[in-house]
Amino acid sequence: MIKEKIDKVLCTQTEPEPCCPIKDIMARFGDKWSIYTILMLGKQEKLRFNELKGLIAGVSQRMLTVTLRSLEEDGLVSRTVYPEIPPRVEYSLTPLGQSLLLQLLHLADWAKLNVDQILEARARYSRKSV
Amino acid sequence: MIKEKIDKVLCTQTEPEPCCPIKDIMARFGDKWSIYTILMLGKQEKLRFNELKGLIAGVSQRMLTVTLRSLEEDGLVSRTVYPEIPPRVEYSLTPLGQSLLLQLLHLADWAKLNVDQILEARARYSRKSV
DNA sequence: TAACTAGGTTACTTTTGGTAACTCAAAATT
DNA sequence: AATTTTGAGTTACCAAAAGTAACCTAGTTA
Repeated sequence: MIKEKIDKVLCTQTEPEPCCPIKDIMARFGDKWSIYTILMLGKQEKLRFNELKGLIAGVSQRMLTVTLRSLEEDGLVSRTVYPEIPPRVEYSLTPLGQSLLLQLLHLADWAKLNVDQILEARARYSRKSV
Repeated sequence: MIKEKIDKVLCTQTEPEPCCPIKDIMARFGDKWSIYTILMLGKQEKLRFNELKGLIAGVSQRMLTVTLRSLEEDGLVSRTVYPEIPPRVEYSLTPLGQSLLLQLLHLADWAKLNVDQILEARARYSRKSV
């Protein structure tokens, strides 16, 4: 049953603290660029900073840096600096990051499958509130 | 192959605009409370506002309202108001929301399975940068 | 000598999220 | 009769996160 599955996977406020680290991990997805960055890193074994920036439409240099550092911190992305001038830095998914990528692809599949329904719902909603 | 799958599911900056709505849908997950709210709504067919607030540790009244409205807008959550005093409002997942829940559970499973690895990676990272 | 390069960082502004107080109208309490 | 309580919010105000633009580095090229 789904309800039990949810209970197994997460924990609720009923427990005091230090509650569940899952919530903490799930917060990884609660930012603007992490998911998309991981999906793009799935496209090639290695990507340089500016290649990645080109693939992720709309991301700023600063936010890409911030996002990549925090993914690196969580062990999802590895960062290799070549001490050259101008610098060369290559990013790639770790095995852990690759395993996450598979899950995120399911999510992206779902989005593609249901995009029309969602856009319709949005249109209905905006008509209703006029 | 995974690389082709990513290309099929998303589109990149190379195309000018109106690019892909998937990116727009995926942005649904790029906020702080949506994923967690949907997971909690999976625990019961119907949940009242304050029940939900009790299940989602740390969410403020305002952010829960904002989050629920935007999920309603996307057709993932339905909202039923009973015209009583004091008011009673019940929230539940739509079929679309339920289908999304299944994907999010995979994500939560992944988080649970890998939480130790991630915490270790974080510890390594913080030692490195000392 | 100046401009270019890749991968950033810094300072500043805007947007998003958090906190606390307030609202509404009827029923329950004093 | 006046006050408090109730659930589901809203409003005003403040803090944190994200966006923008300018700057940095040091070797190579024009």
